Amino acid sequence: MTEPAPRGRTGKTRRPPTIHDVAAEAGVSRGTVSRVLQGGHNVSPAALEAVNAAIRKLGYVVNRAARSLVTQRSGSVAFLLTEPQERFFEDPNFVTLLRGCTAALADHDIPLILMTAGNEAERRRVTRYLAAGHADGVLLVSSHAGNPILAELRQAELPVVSCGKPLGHRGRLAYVAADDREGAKEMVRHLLDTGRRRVATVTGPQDTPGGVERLAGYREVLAEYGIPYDDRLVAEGDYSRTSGETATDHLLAQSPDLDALFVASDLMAEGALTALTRAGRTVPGDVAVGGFDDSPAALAARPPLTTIRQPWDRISEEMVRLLLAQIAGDDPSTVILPTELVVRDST
Amino acid sequence: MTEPAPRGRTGKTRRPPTIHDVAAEAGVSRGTVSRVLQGGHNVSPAALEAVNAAIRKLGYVVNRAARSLVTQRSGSVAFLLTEPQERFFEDPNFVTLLRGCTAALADHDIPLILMTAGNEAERRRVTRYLAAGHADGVLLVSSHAGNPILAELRQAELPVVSCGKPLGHRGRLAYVAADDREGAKEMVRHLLDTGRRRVATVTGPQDTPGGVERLAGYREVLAEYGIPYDDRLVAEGDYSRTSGETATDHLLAQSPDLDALFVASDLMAEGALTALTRAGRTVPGDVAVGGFDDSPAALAARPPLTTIRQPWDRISEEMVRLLLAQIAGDDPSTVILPTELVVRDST
DNA sequence: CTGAAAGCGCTTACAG
DNA sequence: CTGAAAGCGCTTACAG
Repeated sequence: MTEPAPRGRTGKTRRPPTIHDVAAEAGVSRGTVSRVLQGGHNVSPAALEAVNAAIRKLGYVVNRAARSLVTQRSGSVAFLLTEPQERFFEDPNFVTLLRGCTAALADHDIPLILMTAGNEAERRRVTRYLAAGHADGVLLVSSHAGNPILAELRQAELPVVSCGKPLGHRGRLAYVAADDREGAKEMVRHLLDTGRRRVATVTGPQDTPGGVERLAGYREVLAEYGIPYDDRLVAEGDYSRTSGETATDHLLAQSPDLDALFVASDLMAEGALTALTRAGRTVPGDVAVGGFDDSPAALAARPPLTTIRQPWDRISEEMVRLLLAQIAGDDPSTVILPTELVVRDST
Repeated sequence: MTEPAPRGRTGKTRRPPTIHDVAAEAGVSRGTVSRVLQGGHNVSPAALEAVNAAIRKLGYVVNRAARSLVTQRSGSVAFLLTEPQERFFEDPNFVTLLRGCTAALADHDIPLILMTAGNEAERRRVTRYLAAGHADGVLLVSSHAGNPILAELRQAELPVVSCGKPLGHRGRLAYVAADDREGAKEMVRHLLDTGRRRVATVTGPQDTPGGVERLAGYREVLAEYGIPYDDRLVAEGDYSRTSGETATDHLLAQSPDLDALFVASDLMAEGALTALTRAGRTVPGDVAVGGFDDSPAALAARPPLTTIRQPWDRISEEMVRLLLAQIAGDDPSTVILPTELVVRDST
């Protein structure tokens, strides 16, 4: 029952207990302790109990570096932003996603390493880091098509799960996405069903899945309702607030008779609101406005925005689940999650 | 000149080159390679050159796990949020800080591990993780006083740098902060100098440094101008948009004659704008509104907010600099950074 | 300036 | 079910 003497006296900082200390305390070999750590298979109940007691008593925590060295796994996961940082850090969706992924990984006791690769130099560093095996997998946030890092990740044979369908990438890549097209259809139907006739749209960039799919949904519903497609009712934004404002100015000039606006993101919809107000149009009186995302911006907007909710909690959970499965050896797979119409005061 | 054969053939994944491979390629010992990695001291120019060439040729990247095992350093830094996640992830300041710290650490090739400790269970896990030495230091974001994790971190003898002065903590703790008091003074002076007479304030929580200091600045300027302090012109918020709205409602009811409002954060100022508009007051016609932070919210607000800019880029740079210095053995130190008045349309 | 060798704290066949 | 032993890829005194 003697306290194990602190090993070594080099300096004031006492080293944390190792598997060796636990083994001594429990009266077993280090191999047995390790087996307990791995799940307790092939360990007698008595040994298991003794080891667990020793772990508790000593406050033992595994040394991940040592484990990594032998397992050739880092035990961590990277959260990688591949666009210029500004964009993403401004976008509330990104923050929501980061929060969800951090929480989901914490449940598995896996640290999240935050990395950005917005320019060439960053990309090189990130690739080096990841190719060296410093993360076991990558949660990828990259909306624009043709990002070269995808190929590099693939070549490093690193498990990757993308948020949103990666455009312009050949080969199988796991991803999780909301059902952009269905969401857009629901919104446009809602606009039409509440009596609007000239429904315009501000799209996202056409090299992003949200940009393409939400526009496709818009067109499909028009066809459904027998309304001819009119490209003077369509303007493209880049998901920023400002671009929503500019695009709306443009639409208003081109088609002053529009009475509804489907905007492909809440942030852009906020910009649209500004442009509409400046032009003297009331919302929803003169123009109904529907957003997309159900981000905090939707609630903060005046009036609060009718929008399409993306299930961010589930998206992050699924991303983590798919990534861990892939790390464990599963094939890459895809999950599409349903969206939901949230009606507020702007329609 | 023969290509080094890939060692082992277990599976299709070829192991990355090790220091051993580099040594063989360069015709030196592993010790010499390691010395080159450590900065090239005590290495002949010829050997240095040969090793560097071999590293380039093989694409060698150091194995951090192996290095950690011997150096007893993780080589990474934790970014720790100790408040309920929702709050921080909503706050644009937090995101700005996270972005800055990620970038500053990347310059040193140090990965940032994102951790949250919003509840008891999370705190326990984080403490275990950190106490086990899985990060060399902590960038701490915790505004409220009396957070127990501070003591735990201290006990683990982990270098810590806090964002903002930690209230209710005895003992030396490094921190970086904007000059809250001076910033507040500058804003209140600006309000007074532009002709306002009844200046109210919405403060931050009084157990946060920003809450306390910005209120102190407000009072000091009042004294400077010989204006008696009137507590019916003071209401407390919690930095959320909603609380700014509620506090402003309250002030308006209590002191309908107020003609200026100093709000201790931009997010709360947005709420104040909403309340003011609802009450039929124009901004800046009837009431001038000054915010604090110069966050994205300030620009997005209608009208765009006059505010006090916190130098987030420098704050994050300094936090990283102080932390790395502390990890290297320096004593904890403190940096206070100047703020700047940004005049827009709300005053 | 350089190499041989010990050791960091784990995991994992391999015998028993 | 268990222990002894090898080995993961580095760094760092220690001799020379």
